[in-house]
Amino acid sequence: MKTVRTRFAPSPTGFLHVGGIRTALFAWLLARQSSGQFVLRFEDTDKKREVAGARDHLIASLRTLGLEYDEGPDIGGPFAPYTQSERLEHYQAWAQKLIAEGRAYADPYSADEVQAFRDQARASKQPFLYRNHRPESPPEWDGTAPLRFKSDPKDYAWHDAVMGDLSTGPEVIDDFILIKSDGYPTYNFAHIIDDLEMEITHVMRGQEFLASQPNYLNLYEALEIEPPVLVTMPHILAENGNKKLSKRDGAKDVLDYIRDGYLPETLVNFIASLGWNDGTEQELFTTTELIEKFSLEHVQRSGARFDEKRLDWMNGAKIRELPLPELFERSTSFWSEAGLASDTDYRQKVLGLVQERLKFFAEIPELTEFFFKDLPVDDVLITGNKQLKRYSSAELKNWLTVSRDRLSLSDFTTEDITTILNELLSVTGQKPGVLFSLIRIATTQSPASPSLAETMALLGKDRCMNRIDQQLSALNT
RNA sequence: GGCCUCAUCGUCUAACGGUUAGGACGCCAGGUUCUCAUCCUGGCAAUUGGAGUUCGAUUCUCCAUGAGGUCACCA
Repeated sequence: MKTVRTRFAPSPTGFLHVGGIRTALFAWLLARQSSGQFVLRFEDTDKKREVAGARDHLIASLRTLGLEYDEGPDIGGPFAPYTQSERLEHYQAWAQKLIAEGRAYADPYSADEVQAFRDQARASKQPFLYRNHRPESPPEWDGTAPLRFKSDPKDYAWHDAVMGDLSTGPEVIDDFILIKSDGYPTYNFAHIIDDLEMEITHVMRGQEFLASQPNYLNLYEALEIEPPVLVTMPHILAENGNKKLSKRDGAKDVLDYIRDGYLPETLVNFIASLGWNDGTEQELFTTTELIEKFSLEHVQRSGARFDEKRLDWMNGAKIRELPLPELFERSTSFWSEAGLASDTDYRQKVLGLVQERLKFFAEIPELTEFFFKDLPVDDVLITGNKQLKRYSSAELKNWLTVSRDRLSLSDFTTEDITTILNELLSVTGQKPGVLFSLIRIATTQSPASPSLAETMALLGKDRCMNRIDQQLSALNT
């Protein structure tokens, strides 16, 4: 069997969203699981649509997610160059072959004339077929007019690794453009030549190409080449509505998720699970497991919707699985200024306390603020607390004073604080919901925190006592 | 409009003719002597509709409906 060679072939027209990444991911998984090669190729034949910086951005996106390619525009390879605009002579050569065989001809019409044909078809509610207007004796092609494929309309029945057995009639076959009047090939032509020359074995792409597949089959025949394995992926749908996920509808750049502190392995797992499963009830996969278990047979034929809630859950689950030192290492760029100014060891301990409540790293500053700076006393925390609001300031002050006195004798280990807090419950005769809430608010000025004893132990005695004093004076008024 | 594809809880999905239609996310309720979270337990919730084939259809066939794609000198 031939070595599996897959490719990801984006056009440098913008960032990569989850839909694009999934095509890349599945191609990458297929190559990796069979020790094949994964190729990156830039399809830059439409210079009008090209966006500056898009190439670097695309490369950064793949690298960040760990989708390393074996051959590509920036690293070369045996079939270089991997950028279509640098391969024009290849398309020219194959075009000449088609012309010589009478399978390609110059388009004699102006753009306006073709548009008129199109409008006419549309007006009579017919699909537009250029070949209905195929010129009888087209002029010789001099490169200034578009070069069209002279198709051979017929039935097709073929197999798609995901979509199964497909078939169409001759009415979908048309004389599409091979080379535009600007000298660049169209995608329809260029990708076939490149996939052939680069020895690509599996062509994976989105469902939007399904309708043109019969035309590609017709061209393969004219070129007398064996088509690769065809793999058509369903679309990923936007969160609301049924439209395919697109940049216009607010699809996010995958790097935005990284910037928000989602782990690359979460994105990989999540995107893989959109339209693929291994047939078991497993939900969380390491990337290694994905490579091992991925199979085209288990790819869905229907579109899947992107659900950020599920993404949050998955990322939280993966964050919890990470050993603390690694988690710390990977979250370094997400701390607040005050956090970064603090002692490394202390910061890591703080992270340990919030690890289980973190969904993505961008939440770190908000969740950890009170560990690094003294927040001003906020009366609303008490007046708005359903446990505390019914008590008078005097009562609260009394309990807090008792607590302060007792805590001042503590060595402030977690164990000792726990013991003392429990003692204080009986001393004050209060439920934990009341007393602990009071002490939590006094020591953190936050509505929520990790467990009280651990939080206080980490904050340290001086800080806690000072903060309790501050709260006490605020309760005076 | 022609052609193509798709169709299970709100969402991601399992069940390759026989299950009380399973799991996960989310949501709700309870538990873990405190909040938030974690963890645990329980609950709500689906086979688009109609014919057919079959002893038996989520599963096979046909029709309808709905959704998506495509009909570019864009990919």
